[in-house]
Amino acid sequence: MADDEGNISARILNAVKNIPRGYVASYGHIAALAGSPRAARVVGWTLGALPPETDIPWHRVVNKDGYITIENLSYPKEEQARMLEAEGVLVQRREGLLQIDRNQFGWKGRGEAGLEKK
DNA sequence: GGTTTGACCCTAA
DNA sequence: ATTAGGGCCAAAC
Repeated sequence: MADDEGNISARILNAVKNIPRGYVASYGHIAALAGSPRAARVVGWTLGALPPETDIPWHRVVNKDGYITIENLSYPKEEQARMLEAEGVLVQRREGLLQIDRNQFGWKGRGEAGLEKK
């Protein structure tokens, strides 16, 4: 591929772009696909540096609990939830925080939708 | 070049 | 089951 695989940021962005529409992936999962399962923080950091006109579906990336962890950054949590709803993902409002049904929208990692048993 | 922070995750008590 | 603390990788000061 013509992507810069030497840069972990590029791999992270590539993994995020790989997320199918209507599904959400966790930071740790994206980091694992990027090659570092423990670099979940780097994922959020890289996404935070993305421009508003980016083609990266950063709104499809949530934490392990399925909650949006934007807090007070460039964009409010409502913005991400709004985009997710536009994608077909149901966002539940809980105590001011936004949660997504990882049981249904939790991306497995390769387009194969479903919940893995633990 | 060392220190601190960060859109997190995991393990232990 | 819940709460607390440490760890990880990378960039900014």
